[in-house]
Amino acid sequence: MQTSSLPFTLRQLRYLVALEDTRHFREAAEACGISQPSLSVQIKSLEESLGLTLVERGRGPVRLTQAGREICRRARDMLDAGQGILDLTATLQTGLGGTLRMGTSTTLGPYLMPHVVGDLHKSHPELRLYIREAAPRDLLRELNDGVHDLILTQLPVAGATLSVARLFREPLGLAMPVDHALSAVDNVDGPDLTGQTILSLSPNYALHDQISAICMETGAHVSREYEGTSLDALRQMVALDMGLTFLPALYVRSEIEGRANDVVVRPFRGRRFSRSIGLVWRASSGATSAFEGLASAIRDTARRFPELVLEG
Amino acid sequence: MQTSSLPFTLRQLRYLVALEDTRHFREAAEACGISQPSLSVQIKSLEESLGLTLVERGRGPVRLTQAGREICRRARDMLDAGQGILDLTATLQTGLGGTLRMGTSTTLGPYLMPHVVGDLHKSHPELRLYIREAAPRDLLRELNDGVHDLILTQLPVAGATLSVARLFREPLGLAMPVDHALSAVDNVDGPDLTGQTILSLSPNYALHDQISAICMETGAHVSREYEGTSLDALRQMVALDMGLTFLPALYVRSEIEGRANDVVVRPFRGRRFSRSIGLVWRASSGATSAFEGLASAIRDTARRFPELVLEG
DNA sequence: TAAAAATACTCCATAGGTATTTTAT
DNA sequence: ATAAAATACCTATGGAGTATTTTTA
Repeated sequence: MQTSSLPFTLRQLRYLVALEDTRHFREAAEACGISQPSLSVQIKSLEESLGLTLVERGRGPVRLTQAGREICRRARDMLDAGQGILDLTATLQTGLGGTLRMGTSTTLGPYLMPHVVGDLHKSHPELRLYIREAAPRDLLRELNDGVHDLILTQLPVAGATLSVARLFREPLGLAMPVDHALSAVDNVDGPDLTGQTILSLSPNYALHDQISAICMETGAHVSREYEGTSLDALRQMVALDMGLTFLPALYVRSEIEGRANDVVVRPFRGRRFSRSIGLVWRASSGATSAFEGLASAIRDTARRFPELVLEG
Repeated sequence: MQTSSLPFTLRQLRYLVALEDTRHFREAAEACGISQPSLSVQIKSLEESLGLTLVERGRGPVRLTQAGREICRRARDMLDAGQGILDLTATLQTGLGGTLRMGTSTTLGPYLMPHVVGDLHKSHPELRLYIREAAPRDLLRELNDGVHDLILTQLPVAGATLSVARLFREPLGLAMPVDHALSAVDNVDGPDLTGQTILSLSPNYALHDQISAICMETGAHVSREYEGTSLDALRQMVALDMGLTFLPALYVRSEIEGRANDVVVRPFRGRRFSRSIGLVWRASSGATSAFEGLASAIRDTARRFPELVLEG
C-alpha cells in the first residue's frame, strides 16, 4: 500500500546516474541534454530532499560519496525497471504480451486450448494465458465482473457492451450406444430423431438450449430424468443406454476417436446442427487489436481440424 | 548505460497504482491528496505517453485493462524500490549502513579487523565492510584516488584535505631469538639496544621510519641486508638469528602468544616506542559523522585489548 | 437521469536556460 | 590563475485547482 509520494523524481535519479558515469557535472549535463547549472540544481535538490551528501565536490573528476554510491546503485535499478515498463509497452502495443486471463467453456476449452497454447507459445512467446474453465452462463457474468479479460464461448451472447470475434462453427454429432439402430446410418437427418430420448447438459450451458431447440423441431424429447454437468458424463450415460445426445466435434476428436469405444457418433447434415464459437470481451477493454490477434491465432490452430468451419 | 529520459513520472505511476487499489478516480484522487480532474489528466497523460489504454472507463468501479495491470505491477515494483531508497536514506543519515570500502595497513588490519568485524555485525547489521590491505604509503595514494572511503593506518598522515580520527596507541615490543641475552630483561629500555642489529620493513611502511628513528636514538643500527615485506617475514628472520626487530602488540597477541614460540617479545618502556593508529578519510567525503561512528566502534573493540592505549 | 469521469481554464511551482560569481587546487 | 561547479535570476512547461460539460449504464 504505497500511497505516499516520494521526495525525488526519476529525472533526478537519472542525473545522479549520469554524474556517476561521467564524473563531471558538465559532462553529465551534456549527456542528459541540459545545462550544467540545471544539473547542479537538481543534484543539490536531490541531496537536500534525502538529507545526504551524495557527491564529493572538488577540482577534477567528482566522486560519489559512499551514500551516493548506494543510492545510485538503487537508482539504476529503478531506471532499469522504468525501461522495462517501456519495453513491455512496445510488446503490449504491437501484439500479444503479458498475461491474459481467459475464460473458456468446459465443453470446448479442454479440447481446443491445449492445441492453441502450443501454437501460441511459438508465435507469441511473450504471451501467457491464464485459462479458467466455467459454464457459459457463469463465464458471461464473470466477464462482466472483470474476472476474465476475454472468454471463449458459444455464440450468440447478449449485451451491447460486448465485442465478439467469431471463430468457427463446430458440428454436433449424435452419440448413441454401439448397438443402436441409427448407428447403421451414415448421415443422420432430423426426422431420424423422432421419438428418441435425448440427454442434455444443465441449463447453465448454451448447449442445453440448442439441444432443446433441435429436439422440439425433430420430435425427439429431452430427458428430464438427468442432466449432465460434463460431456464425459453425457457420454457415459449414453453408453449406459439412458438415451442419445449431441457431442461437439472437438470433444469427439479428443475423447472418443481412437479412445473411448463405448459410444458411436454419427454426423449430422446441415448447419443447424452445429454450434458457433467465438471470443468475447468487454468493448470498453480497449485491447481490440490484441484480442483480434488472438482470434486470428485461434483460427490458425482451428484450421488443423477439418471438421471445423472457419468464420469471422 | 541508461541516459535516455523516461516518458512518464513516478507521480503518474503512483496515481495508476492508487487507481487500481481504489477502483475509482475520485477515491484514488483523494488517496493521493489531489482533485479528481488532476488525477484524470495525469492518467490520461500516462496513457498517451505509453500509447496504451490502461483503464476501462465506465459507470461504477473502474478496471485496469490487461495492459494496465501489467504496467501497474511493474509500477508497484518501481515505487517499492523508491521506498527502498528512502529507507536506505534513513540508515545512511543516522548511522552506518551500506557498503564501506576500507583500506587497512597489512601490519595492523589482519590482527585487529577480524575482531572489529565481528562486533560491528552485531551493533550495525546494515553495514558491510569491504576491506582491502595495502602498505600505508599505497593506502594514502589509493585513498586520494577514491579507491577507499577511509583507511585504517598509522599516524600521522600528511594532507590538509584529510580528516583523522585517532583510535589508539599500539606499543611496539622488541622481538629476539629465544636464547638472546636480552630475553632475561623484563622491561627493555633504550640503552639496551646499543650495538644491536635491527631488522625493518620496506620504506613503504610507516613502521620503517619509526624503527629507523628509534635505532638512531638508541645507537642500534638498521640492517641493510634485508627488508621484510610482512611481519611474519620479520619474525622468521629474527628466529634465524639475523637480528632483532620491533613488532606491534596486536601482531604479538595474534601470532606469537600461545602460537609461535620461535621468538621472544619483550615490552618497552615509554610512549615513544609505540605507534599511533587512526582512521583517515577525505575531508570532502561528507560522511564525517558516520566515520566517527565507525571510529567509536573500533575503539570499543580495542578496549578488549589492555595493551592498547585509547585516544581520540 | 444521476453518478462519475472528462474537459476548459487559470494559477503557480518548478525545471531549465543564460549570465555571473564562487570555489578549490 | 584557472577550470569547474554554485548561485542568481528569468522563462516556460506542466501539474493542480475550480467550474463545467460529457458520458454511460
